[in-house]
This record gives sequence, structure tokens and C-alpha cells, in this order.
Amino acid sequence: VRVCLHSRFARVLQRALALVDREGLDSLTMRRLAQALKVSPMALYNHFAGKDELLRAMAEHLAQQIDFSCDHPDWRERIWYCFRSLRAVVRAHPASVRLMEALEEPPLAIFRPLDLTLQALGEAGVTGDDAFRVYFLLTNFTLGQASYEVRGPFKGMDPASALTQGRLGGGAFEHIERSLAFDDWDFDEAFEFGLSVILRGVEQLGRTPSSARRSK
Amino acid sequence: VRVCLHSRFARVLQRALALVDREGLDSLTMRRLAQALKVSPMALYNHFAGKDELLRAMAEHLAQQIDFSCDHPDWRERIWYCFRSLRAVVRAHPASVRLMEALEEPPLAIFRPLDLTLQALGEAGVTGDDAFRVYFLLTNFTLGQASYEVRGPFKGMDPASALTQGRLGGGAFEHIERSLAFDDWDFDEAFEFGLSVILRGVEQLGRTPSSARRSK
DNA sequence: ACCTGAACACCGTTCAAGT
DNA sequence: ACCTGAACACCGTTCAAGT
Repeated sequence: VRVCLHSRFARVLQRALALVDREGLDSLTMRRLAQALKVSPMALYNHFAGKDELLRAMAEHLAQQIDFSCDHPDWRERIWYCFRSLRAVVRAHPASVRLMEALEEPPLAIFRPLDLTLQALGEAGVTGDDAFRVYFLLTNFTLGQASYEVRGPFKGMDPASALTQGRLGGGAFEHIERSLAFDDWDFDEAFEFGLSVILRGVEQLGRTPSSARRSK
Repeated sequence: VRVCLHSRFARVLQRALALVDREGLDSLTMRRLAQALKVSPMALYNHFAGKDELLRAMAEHLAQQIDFSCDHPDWRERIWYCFRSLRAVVRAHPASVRLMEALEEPPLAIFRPLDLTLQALGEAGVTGDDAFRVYFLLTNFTLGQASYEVRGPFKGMDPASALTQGRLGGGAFEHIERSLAFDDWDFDEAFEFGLSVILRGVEQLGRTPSSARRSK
């Protein structure tokens, strides 16, 4: 797919991304997009074969923008940087995850974090299938957490609001009631915490030969 | 919401779930569901106020079916059981995650794993906000991994197929090429591995007083 | 209490026609 | 090479009407 920033192609794409960022993915409609561009709906089909093509172009554009790599000598710092970047994109563009998931074939740029992570993990003594597994762990956590955050400020999914609405009462969820102190809940902290727990586990992994773990 | 298994209500719901399991969430249409039930589309509106209500009822039905709790004395085993159960549902009903995410307000049963996890973590010496963060880590990993698996057998998202298609060639992703040995990739193993890495990190957490960690 | 059919405001997309 | 308008097959849902 060629990239030409001066083409009408790019202007359409930019409009589409703006619309999605502002009003959500479900608001993106060929007809509404055409209207925003002051053009007939069918005019869009000169630039994109169909809506699928449009979505794919949007995802590609998003993925290419990201710079995952930094050249810190410590592998831990490189992983931190990579997944902080990933999280930042999702937070900046709430629809990005659903956009990627909808694609049959992901944009190439998606493999960048994987490559960087494998390299970093190699230095930590984690290789082969285990390295891939750690990558999946990191990605799923990061994307899951960010999706959750972006879905809305605890849009009904947090125990705090459920409790105050009395929905959790009656002692059926006693441990939630007891632990609840959500005043200072912070997604940034939760993310950093999660990553640190994972990396702590990974560090131990590097110290244990995988043959020893398998035979348990 | 009352549950009456003999009502037409329940038969509609069952049909809808079957349709979604077989043909995917996007295939669920008021009109198609009505057709499958040999009834006029508008007949459905006697049982559900609208499509949203139908989706919510489906999610609730799914969530209630799950038994997350076991009474093993070891907190680790209880967490394993809980999240293996969660993963099993998602694998059995591929649309379940999207179904839950679409809801404004989640079914109550969703808080079951949280309650169980908080209890287990308490025994591990992890409490307060940290316990919530560990729960999010576990959930996001489990759901993310299962969603990914269920989305299709590596539906374009795996480096292996991208490599064989030559899309990753040219040395731009050298660490992927070098580590690739996907012949024996196994989602079950990857899941168990991820959970064990997390729990390893959590065990260390329980041994370190949180005040010491904060001041780093 | 339950079901129906016609109608409305939306979709994505095809197709023939224009410049 | 680009744009248009009418049309088609789909949506979810409202509404007046039937039993």
C-alpha cells in the first residue's frame, strides 16, 4: 500500500480517524464519512474497495506511527518502553484495538514489539517458545488493561460503583466489600504494577533452566 | 431478571446463543433469529425490549453457568481453577468476551472471580490496591489470550504464517526469524505458562512489604 | 398477553450514467 | 480518473392492527 500524504486518499483516511476518535468506531459509516467530506457516498469507493479496505488502511496508518524501540542497554527498560508505547497508542485512539482485531491480516508493524521483545528476552536468558509466551503475556495484559480503561471510566465494570448502587450487597461478595478502597485507583499505577510483576516472574525464569521446569 | 426455563423467553435465548456459537456474533440479527424461531421479527419484542436487552440476557445466562470456586486449601490452586474456568467458557463460547464488553453494566456473576481472587491473594499476603491490580493482571491475560485463540487458528496474527508468506522477510524482524519454532505451539501450554509467571511474581510480592516497594 | 405486517430511518454496495 | 443518483438487500425499531 503506497503512502502519499498529498492525495485525497490521505485526506479521507484522516477524516475517518478523526471521526472514530471523536465518536467511536460504530459511528464510522461510509455514508457519514462521505457526508463529513461533503461528497457522495459512492465517491469513497474510488479510494477504497470497500469498508474493510478503509478499516485496514486506518489500522495500518495507526500502527506505522508508533515508535516502539529505544536503545537503552538494559533489556528491562526496552520492554518497559515498548509496552508503554503500545499502551499510549491505545489510550490515544480508543478504537485501535477493535480496529486491529477486525482485520483478517494484521499490518506488518504489529510485529515490531514482538521482535523487540524477543531480542530483550534473549538477553534475559529466555528463548524459544517461552519467549513467545512471555510476549503474549505482556501484550495481552497491556492491551486488555488499556481496552478496559478506554471503554469508559469504569463503565459499569468496577466493583466500586456496583457496591454504591447496592448491587453487590448481601454478603455474596464479602472479600470485595472488605478490600474496597478505590478512591485512589490509578490505571497508570495498575499498569506499571502488572508489568513489574510479570518482569519479576520472567527474571526468575531466566535463572531456572527450562529443562528443570519442564520436569516438575 | 427472573429465570424460568419453561418460558418462551428461555427458548428464544437458547436459540440466540446457539446461533451465535455456530455463526458468530455478527450473524445474530433480530430478523434472522425470528426466522430461526419461525416467527415474525416483531414477536421478539414481547420478550426483550430490544436487541440490547437480548444481548444482556445472553451474557447473563453465560456468566451464571460458570462455577469458579473450588475448595482447595492452597490459594494458588484456587486461582488456577478460577481462571481455567474463565478460559474454558471463552473457548466454549467464542463470542462471550465481545458479548460482555458490549454491555453497559456487567452481570453480577462477573464479580465472582474477583471475590475469589481477593480471598486467595489475602492468604498470599497481597491485599488492598495491589490485590485488585493482580486481579486485573490475571483477568486481562486470561481473556486476552483466550480471545486471541478463539479469533481463529492464528488468523493472520501469527509470525509463522506471516513468515512463510514472505511478509516478514528482508531482515526487518531478525529476532522473530531466529526464534521461530512454532511447530509445537500450544495455547494450553502458553496459558499455563503465563499464569505460572504471574503467580511467581505474586509470591515474591507477598514476601516484600509494600512499603519497601513503594519507596524504590 | 401475544403476535402480525407495513413502514421508517438507517446500513454497505452494485450498476448505469455522467464529466 | 473521478464523481453522481437510483436502486437493492439488508438492519433495528415504531406503530396501528389483529387474536
